[in-house]
Amino acid sequence: MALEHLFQGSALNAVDAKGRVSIPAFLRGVIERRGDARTIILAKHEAFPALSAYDPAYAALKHAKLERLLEKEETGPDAQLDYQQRNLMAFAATEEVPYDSSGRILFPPMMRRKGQIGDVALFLGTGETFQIWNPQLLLDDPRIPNDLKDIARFRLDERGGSA
Amino acid sequence: MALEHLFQGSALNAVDAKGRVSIPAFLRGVIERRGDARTIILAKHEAFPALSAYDPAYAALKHAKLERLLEKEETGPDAQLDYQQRNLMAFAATEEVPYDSSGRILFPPMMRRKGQIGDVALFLGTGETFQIWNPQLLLDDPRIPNDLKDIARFRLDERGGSA
DNA sequence: TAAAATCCCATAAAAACCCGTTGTATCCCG
DNA sequence: CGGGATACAACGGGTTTTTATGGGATTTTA
Repeated sequence: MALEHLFQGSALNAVDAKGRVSIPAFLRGVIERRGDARTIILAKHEAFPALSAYDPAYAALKHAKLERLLEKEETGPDAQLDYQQRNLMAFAATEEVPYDSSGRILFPPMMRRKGQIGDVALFLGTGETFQIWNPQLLLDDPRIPNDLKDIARFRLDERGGSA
Repeated sequence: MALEHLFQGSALNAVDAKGRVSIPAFLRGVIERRGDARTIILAKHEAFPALSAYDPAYAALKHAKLERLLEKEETGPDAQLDYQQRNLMAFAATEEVPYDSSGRILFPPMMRRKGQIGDVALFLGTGETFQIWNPQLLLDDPRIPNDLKDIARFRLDERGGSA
């Protein structure tokens, strides 16, 4: 299940008054090389106070994996319930949003709240998927390596100028 | 048997005095990409106090799957009976309803009662199919993951405002 | 002919679309 | 190598279109 193209790099983009954000061009490049969609799927990250994001091709792959798991396992009531729960989380608890010709999405209010995203969004490539953070929450999280926090600080300086 | 387009996302829509409901646009998009129908098929969900819904293209696929299962398995009396039962559930216990040009269906009274749907309907994408819930029943069900209940609460807040 | 379903229209909010501006990196060419 | 020209990315703002929904009016059907 190797994906050929991987998400990598970081960027800090503004969320404007209408709730729009530019998806960094280097991430869009990966999405469009993986498939022909111009769409991203957003979910709450399972471990961090941030969002997890990926493309439809990755979602389909994830789904196929779930299906195979179901067929293989004995269909006891436990396995059935587990399948139902995973399926709900994978699809009902996510939102698919298209980006326009200029590469922007309209940030869905629910996801924006779940990710506690304010007026700036920090994009971090993580290989198969990427993450979207409120940069301050990343700086405050003790589980995040310092080198990564340095990168976040650099992106903030770059933008903030002297503020 | 991979379906290309998957149902995902959530929405809470009103059921009006006439029993009409808008099928969320993002679900309609999937239905129309899967086939050229403007129709959904409703059934009682096998495990949850909710409705299961899908498009005609998926129904055909499900039927083909059942047939294959019958051919493959030894045709003992158990397998035969199982097939007959599944077949009845898949076709007799369902209702097909078209949606109009504005994307609304007239909720069939029987299904509305089976799903215990009141004046709001919570739509949940689950990949190959989607579900329709009375949001309160979802909140009350111990088998539903908390993160998903959060989403249901968000949808209720979004609509309810302060009420 | 009463009840029910379908059609038609209206509207407010939200989403999508189109335009232009700006800053930055890249290219080109003398 | 320098200086402008070029291309593209990240925005901001206005306009158009789509959605969800309400309420008649008209047609079907039992």
